[in-house]
Amino acid sequence: MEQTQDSDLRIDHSPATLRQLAVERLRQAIIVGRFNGGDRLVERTLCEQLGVSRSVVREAIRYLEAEGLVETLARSGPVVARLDWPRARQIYDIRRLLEADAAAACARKPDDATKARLNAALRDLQAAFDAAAPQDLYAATTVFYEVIFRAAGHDIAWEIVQRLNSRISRLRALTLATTNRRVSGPAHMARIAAAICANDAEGAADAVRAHLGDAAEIARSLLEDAR
Amino acid sequence: MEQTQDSDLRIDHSPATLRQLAVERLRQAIIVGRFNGGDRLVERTLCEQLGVSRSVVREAIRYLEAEGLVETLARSGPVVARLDWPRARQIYDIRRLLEADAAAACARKPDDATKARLNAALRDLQAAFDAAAPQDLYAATTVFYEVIFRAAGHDIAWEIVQRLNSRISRLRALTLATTNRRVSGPAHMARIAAAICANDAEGAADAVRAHLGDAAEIARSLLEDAR
DNA sequence: TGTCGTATTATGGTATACCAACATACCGAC
DNA sequence: GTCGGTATGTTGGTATACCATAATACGACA
Repeated sequence: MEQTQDSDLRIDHSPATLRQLAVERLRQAIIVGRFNGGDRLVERTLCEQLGVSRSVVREAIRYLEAEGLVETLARSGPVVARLDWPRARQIYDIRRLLEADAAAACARKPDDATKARLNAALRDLQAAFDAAAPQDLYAATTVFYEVIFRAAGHDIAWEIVQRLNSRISRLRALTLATTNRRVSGPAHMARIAAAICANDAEGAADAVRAHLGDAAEIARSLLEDAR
Repeated sequence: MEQTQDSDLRIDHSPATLRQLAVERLRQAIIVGRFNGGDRLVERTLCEQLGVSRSVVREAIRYLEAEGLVETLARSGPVVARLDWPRARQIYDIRRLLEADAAAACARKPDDATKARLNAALRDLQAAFDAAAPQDLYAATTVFYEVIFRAAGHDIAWEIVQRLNSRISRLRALTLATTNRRVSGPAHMARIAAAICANDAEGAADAVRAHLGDAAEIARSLLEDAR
């Protein structure tokens, strides 16, 4: 989609290095839940699973380690980072700050293209919700927020939020599923979008906070039950 | 100091791997300004400078890349990340959110040990200021904030702030130096500490915001002048 | 004289070889 | 039977060798 917007004559040249692919694959594997918290990431096993050499695997692991998705135990190697409620709670708190701020900033500068993109994202969200397609719902939610952060010019905050999100990905998937049942999932998002389109910064921030407060509450109950 | 608090019979075993040392050295080199933004980080050169093999250097670079301190250009290798004002501004914005929130949280739960540590950090800060020792001032400021974040239980936010700080380290050093001349450097910190000790969450947050607003303003003028 | 092509070199990407340390299991002695 | 020691295998840490590519410089031809 939107092939024409920015892609001049540029030859793609796809410099996708093996390492980048490996990072992506591993990150996805962790996010999707193929590896669970605490699982050991044995290098040589990953080598044959990914079909690359140890150098590639190791550098990928270093990257994910800095991201917080993997932690390396002394003399025992990398494991998938565990997530307990105290840490998850901190992540939700930070998200609340950053996302509310981004939404407010976005609401302050009206921009028709942004509004259009926001509503498009909302439609996709609703469609995924109606189709009961969790994977799509997850993706659509991400797009929705990305529109907000980009429009606000908060690139760095968006990077941080994405990184945090991948750390709570499983929780997030569960939360999205649960939210569907309790309150209409996209209803929250619609409220956020409406406030932004109305240039209501405070309203947008409040809507985000409400949404995340709910999500955090669900996450808490999930995590504490699990324990 | 405080040998007895937690160090049972545990053998230290210093698992400091070469990689961790390399990361630390490189990060410091970048922070201190030994490498400037845009400088190429030629792997083989770093190898002989650090006295380690390429594997170590490369993994260290991957880590710093994920931290945002280094970026790897396609087919040209890693360079030290450049910092322009739009990005620096975002970093100051995020710091304002996180630090104000941490200070408020810290102020909400009174804790004598924290207050003592805060005042100790303040003394060090004042001492470094009086001695006109920029390096010490920088370190003392870091300690001051660390006390706040730890007391608030905001470990993850602290990690993020540290990472952001290393990306604007040169700015920060300049800013601290400049702040000294304009308004008394530690005066801001003292106001923050006072509000926390008085359990005044809003006051603490306001004080932090004021401080960072000032710092950002100085940083902006520095960056735009430089251009 | 300018432009195109080729050769050389430097650099990053990838793979692999080697080593040290930890864990485990087995065996012997008390 | 239990405790201790030794041997072996697995794993991560480190170093190095090899390859592909991109930049640069030099030379030839128009």
